[in-house]
Amino acid sequence: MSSSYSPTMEYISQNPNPNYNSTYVSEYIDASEFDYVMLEDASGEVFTSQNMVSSDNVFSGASVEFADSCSRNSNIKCKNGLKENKVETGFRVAFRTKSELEVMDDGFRWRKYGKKMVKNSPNPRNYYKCSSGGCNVKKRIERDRDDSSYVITTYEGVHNHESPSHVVYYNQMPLIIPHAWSLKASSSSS
DNA sequence: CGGATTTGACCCGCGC
DNA sequence: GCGCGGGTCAAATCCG
Repeated sequence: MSSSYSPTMEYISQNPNPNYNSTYVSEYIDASEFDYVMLEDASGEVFTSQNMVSSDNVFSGASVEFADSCSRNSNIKCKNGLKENKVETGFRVAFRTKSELEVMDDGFRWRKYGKKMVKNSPNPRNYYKCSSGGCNVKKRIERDRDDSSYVITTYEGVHNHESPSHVVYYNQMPLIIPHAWSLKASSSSS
């Protein structure tokens, strides 16, 4: 037992947007702000920030095979892991994808509960909560302030249930979503 | 009619 | 203490 997390990240959900193109991370995303930043390349290569140290603000873009990295890297550093009471809800993941649609079906049902204009961006930021009762996972969606053709999605929290539609299928462009938090929730009894 | 969305108000932390 | 920026609430509204 190396750490409190033993995530296996395997979740592929459909992306309904035909214009979807995965991309690389932009420098302005401070990856140290997140517990996990993961992007998928157009070639299918996945870039993660899991082997970053907290002092490293620049995303180094470790190109590792996705499944491989998940199986062998069982200790994901959690920024909020310092506070025990925030461990389960503080897990954050950020994506940046090129998409015209902001709503990407990741298999979960989300209820929008807020919209805010952010200062340095002409685009609003939308706040979503998982619709499932008792599940307080949140996600935040906003457009890249530099290139509004990119959408930044930030997941925060740990699902305490399975995906309502346990779909694991993909069209042409699969979107990879970490599903680790459900594992964490099921084994939280320390 | 019930659940999701909208949207301004409210709240809270932080820097001055 | 106050203002600002960001996050959330909740009442009204919309929509299936």
